[in-house]
Amino acid sequence: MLSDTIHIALVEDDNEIRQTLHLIIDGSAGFSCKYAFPDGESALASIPNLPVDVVLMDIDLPGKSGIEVTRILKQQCKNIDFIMLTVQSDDDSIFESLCAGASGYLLKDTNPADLLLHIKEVFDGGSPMSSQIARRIINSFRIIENPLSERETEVLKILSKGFNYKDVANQLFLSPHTVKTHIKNIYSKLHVNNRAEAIYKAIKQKLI
Amino acid sequence: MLSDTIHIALVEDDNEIRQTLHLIIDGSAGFSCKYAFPDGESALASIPNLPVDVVLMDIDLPGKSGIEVTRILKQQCKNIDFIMLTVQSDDDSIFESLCAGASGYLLKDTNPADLLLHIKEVFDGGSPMSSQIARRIINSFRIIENPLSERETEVLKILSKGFNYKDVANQLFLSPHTVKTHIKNIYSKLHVNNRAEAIYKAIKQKLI
DNA sequence: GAGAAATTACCCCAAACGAGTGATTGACGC
DNA sequence: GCGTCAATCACTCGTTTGGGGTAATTTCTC
Repeated sequence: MLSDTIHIALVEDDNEIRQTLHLIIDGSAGFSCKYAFPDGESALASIPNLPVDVVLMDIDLPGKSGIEVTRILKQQCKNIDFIMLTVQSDDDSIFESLCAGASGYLLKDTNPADLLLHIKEVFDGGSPMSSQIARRIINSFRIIENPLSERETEVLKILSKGFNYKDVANQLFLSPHTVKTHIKNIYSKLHVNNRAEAIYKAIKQKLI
Repeated sequence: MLSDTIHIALVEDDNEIRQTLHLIIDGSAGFSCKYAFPDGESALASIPNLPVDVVLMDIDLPGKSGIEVTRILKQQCKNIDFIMLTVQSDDDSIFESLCAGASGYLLKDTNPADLLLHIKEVFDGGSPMSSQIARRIINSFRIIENPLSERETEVLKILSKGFNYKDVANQLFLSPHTVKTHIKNIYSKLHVNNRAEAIYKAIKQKLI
């Protein structure tokens, strides 16, 4: 932000943990921790106006969960990195957190040296994570079953770009009648009966 | 597959590298490497019928790229893990590979011990990766800007489920004319001129 | 080599859609 | 208090779409 010091804010409801983290971080060279919040509401109110680089956010907050708070804050503060704090490596909530905009996570029993290292790594644009979590994430990219033929997929892709079936026919060197047949088959295979839903389903299932 | 040995196949056009990898892997306890292909086409033809757990795939193959080959094979062979081989850590192609279905990647100058460790880790369901790549991936989850108003988003969501505007009007207790106006505004904000493209864009930009 | 699936092609018709134009109301900001 | 913008409602017109059929050819699969 200003110097080469990383400015950190804490959001953690447990007093002891919050104070411990505060002491560790603020007492380390290159790190500064001037802000700490016991709940999501106060964090939401203040953090957008603070000169902060990284926020350490407890996942299990009273009231709004840390995930929700992260989702809201990240939208306003795109330059802040969020690191989730969690007692155990719970794949589901970590995965959700990352989707909500977090850049990393830390187990609460991480030793101070690793903690600082981890924060630095996130600040430098990384997202250290266990290979199990990484797999979860890349799995969410995957394709399910594709009931559509190659030709049908091709047609649907062009349709999704906003072309009508005459355009599709021209692009694929087909008769518009053929394109219509393909579209009808696509609808029947996807169990939909119009273009909008077909495209919606196809994208959600990563068919196109 | 059968025992606790990990069965590996190689796809790599460089003879020297292919043979070196073959020797290293097949000569190590717990690893078996009985199949090696110099190009994507032969790999595509054979791998679906082979008892293989992990495929090491060169990214830069002659003809079909390793990414394309991976995309095709992964769809047929969901149980096989793919690890991409690359000379340097090129974020873009690694990212694409992971989207195509790869579970990890390896730099070609990785030392033998790390190589085997990495393969084992992928086989055990992990996806070790640098924190830079991990960040790239989770960034692709993010939301961009939302130019749509709440009402418009609401309308678009319903449209994407396949409803026509009369249905939308009923569901939102509006006149169909109003819905039409909203839709027109949505098109103009998204710079599209039909439903298909609107939904496509909205999903790609995570607006709905 | 039989059967299934994919691809191609055509017809009719009613319903839905997109484009154009216009108007009124109520919030919000300066 | 004036402009802007979101939200609401209204009408017309020509085009596109989706549903109903039918059917030939090629390609894949068993």
